[in-house]
Amino acid sequence: MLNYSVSEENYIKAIYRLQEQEGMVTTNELAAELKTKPASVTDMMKKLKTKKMIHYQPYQGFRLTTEGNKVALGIVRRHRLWEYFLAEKLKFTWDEVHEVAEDLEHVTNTKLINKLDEYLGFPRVDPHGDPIPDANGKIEISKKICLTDLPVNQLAVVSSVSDHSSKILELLEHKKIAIGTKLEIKKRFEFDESMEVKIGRHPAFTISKQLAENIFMKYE
Amino acid sequence: MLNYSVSEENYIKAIYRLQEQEGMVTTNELAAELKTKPASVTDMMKKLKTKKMIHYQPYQGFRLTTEGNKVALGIVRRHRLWEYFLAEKLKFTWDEVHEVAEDLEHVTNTKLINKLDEYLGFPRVDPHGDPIPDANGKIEISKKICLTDLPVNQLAVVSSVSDHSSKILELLEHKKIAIGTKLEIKKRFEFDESMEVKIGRHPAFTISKQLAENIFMKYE
DNA sequence: AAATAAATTTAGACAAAGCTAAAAATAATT
DNA sequence: AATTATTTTTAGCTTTGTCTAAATTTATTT
Ligand SMILES: [Mn+2]
Ligand SMILES: [Mn+2]
Ligand SMILES: [Mn+2]
Ligand SMILES: [Mn+2]
Repeated sequence: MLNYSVSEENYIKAIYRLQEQEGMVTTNELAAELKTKPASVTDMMKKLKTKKMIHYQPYQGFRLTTEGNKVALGIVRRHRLWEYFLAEKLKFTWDEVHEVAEDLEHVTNTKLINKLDEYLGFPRVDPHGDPIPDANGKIEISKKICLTDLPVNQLAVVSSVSDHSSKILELLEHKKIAIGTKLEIKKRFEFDESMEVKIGRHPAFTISKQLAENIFMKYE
Repeated sequence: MLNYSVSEENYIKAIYRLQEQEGMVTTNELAAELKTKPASVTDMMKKLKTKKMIHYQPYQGFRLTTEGNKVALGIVRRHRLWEYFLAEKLKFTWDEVHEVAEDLEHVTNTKLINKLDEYLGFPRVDPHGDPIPDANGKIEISKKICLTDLPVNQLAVVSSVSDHSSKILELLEHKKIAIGTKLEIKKRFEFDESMEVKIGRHPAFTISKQLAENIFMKYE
């Protein structure tokens, strides 16, 4: 596997993330994601195409090649392992890990990452519940369902949270919801799409639509 | 404190290291240390001068300013803390830590480094015995004496080893010498400047001049 | 089907960091 | 003191990654 610059890696990872939602990624989308300008994106897309990281025809958008996907998974692996390290070992809070991991992910020493993985006990998910690819680039894609779509009285486990800010963390901590928490919806209200949620035998409490949209569940 | 590029940091750290021996650093010396060309060094010296990192008059060599020294100590702190982490937690061998730390040292998040320091238990020296500056940039300069200069029958402790290669490590492990080992010289031979060394009550053994030159001692 | 709007690419500049080759300054020899 | 050698700097080019403004292509309206 060749070597990629920090900039190339950031582009590749961003394409990977945008691709998870829609199939094809557009110039403007990627520019927004990376807080850069569309012209810069076009330049980089030409380079990534010659390096066979992406499929790209002018004006047609782009997506990662098989090789590009492998590279992206490597970056995601490093990013999430470091996030786990920061949260678990250094006691960083949820909202602080991402920024630091954004830099650490670019240290591309395979032995370092594999030993770190081992040291951490081969964690399966990062502090936000996102899966960590293994040394071979294999990633667990578990079918997760948004809390807004969970049927009433259906017990499920919180598997990930898509917003990574301190603001959502504050709210989640207050409501005692974390990755791994088992809960069920007791009632939905049409007026504001809020819901009554129950954790174990504790009294039910309310969750807003905005909060529920960011919580993803898994059946046990 | 401002922000410096990876390249600027590597130059600053290299000047710091060369400065430890002689007072003034020259263009050619620095170029050799960084495996770059003298012309590139001159370019960077101009930049570091405008940033007030170094004192520099054309043709006169350069040395770090007080501010430059502070920045250098920050880089050295990060480098050595990561070396300690790699050796202690990830079980990297002696000769592997430097290369990886060379990259990790450029992640300049203060909270990361201070939390890492705490997590590691505020280690005082890195795996080669070199002192780790604290969060305020204070570094323990202990008077160390080369094993070639240690008086006969004078008990002392191995405090650092200047060569960081796997070859010297192999030899040191074979002779059961490590940072912290207490030993004394029983006899010196003028012919090849080799010496008989004794650790505790174990039988004495021989150390070559070349090996002794790389071992530095401290009195307890 | 034109006309207009939006998205994308191209053209041309710029800063950072490196290089080679030539010029200038300093150091070492005769 | 003059010559030669060494060191250092300057000049000019290259690559990477970014930007703005203009041109082009594609999409959307009228
Ligand atoms: Mn990044
Ligand atoms: Mn994450
Ligand atoms: Mn470095
Ligand atoms: Mn070291």
